[in-house]
Amino acid sequence: MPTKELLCEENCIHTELLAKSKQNIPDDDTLITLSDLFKVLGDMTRVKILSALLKNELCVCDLSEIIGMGQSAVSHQLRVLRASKIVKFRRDGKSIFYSIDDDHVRQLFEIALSHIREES
Amino acid sequence: MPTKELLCEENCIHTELLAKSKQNIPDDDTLITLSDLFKVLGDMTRVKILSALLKNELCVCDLSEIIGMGQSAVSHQLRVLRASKIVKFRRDGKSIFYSIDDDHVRQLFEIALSHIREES
DNA sequence: TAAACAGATGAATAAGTGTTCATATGTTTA
DNA sequence: TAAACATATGAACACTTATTCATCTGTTTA
Repeated sequence: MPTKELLCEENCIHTELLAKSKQNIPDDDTLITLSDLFKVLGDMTRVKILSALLKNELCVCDLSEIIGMGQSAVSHQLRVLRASKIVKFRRDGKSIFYSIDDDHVRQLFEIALSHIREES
Repeated sequence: MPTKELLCEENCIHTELLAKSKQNIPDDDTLITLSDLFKVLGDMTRVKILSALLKNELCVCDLSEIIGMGQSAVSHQLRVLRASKIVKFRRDGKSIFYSIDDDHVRQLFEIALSHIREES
């Protein structure tokens, strides 16, 4: 049985490496915004919606059909994507057309796909 | 009160747009792997760990210190990062050093940061 | 070899998230 | 203006996920 705390002691810390790394860490606000953005992309339904929208704009009803999910579910997810400024929308008659509001999304998808494909 | 189902009728579907978009959607396996990758990046603790590791390798104890969390929590998160092939590790004496196993991570971070900064 | 230590891991709990159902909003058209 | 329609939204529920605690594994060193 251990006689001391199980927490890391100071003797295991590599001070120089640690100092360098510490400089590289963004402030908490940035970290939160960054992880929130990835969180939004980290859902299959939303990835599917975005994949569809990368080609051209679509209305909620189209999206509902294309991803095989109820209108409400799609609408809820579009709300999340809207909040992250990833998609924008315009009204045309009764329909509301959604489209990608940011070319970064395309780039993120491409790089992520590269990562996936490199693994055996 | 409506006399019919509330589900989208076929008349609201934009057939041509839909057909084009459908081609652009990857198969389900790819969609799952893609969203899983983003899901791994969609957590502040893991983003913090990766930010630190982008500079140089660090042991679990260093990471625990740098992100201000217990050793167990860090270890659990490293497990997730390992599973996604995002980090690798090597043993050196009693310490285990973790480092980034994929330059795509750096690119993903940079693009995501661009997206964030463009918004007012 | 026994103690000390770095790290991993299972179980438990608390917090977060996605889908569905029911209903509300706002536009169009008869 | 009333019905029909496209979309939005609140509440509820099931499911997932992150952290903590306790314990275990494996390496080093005295």
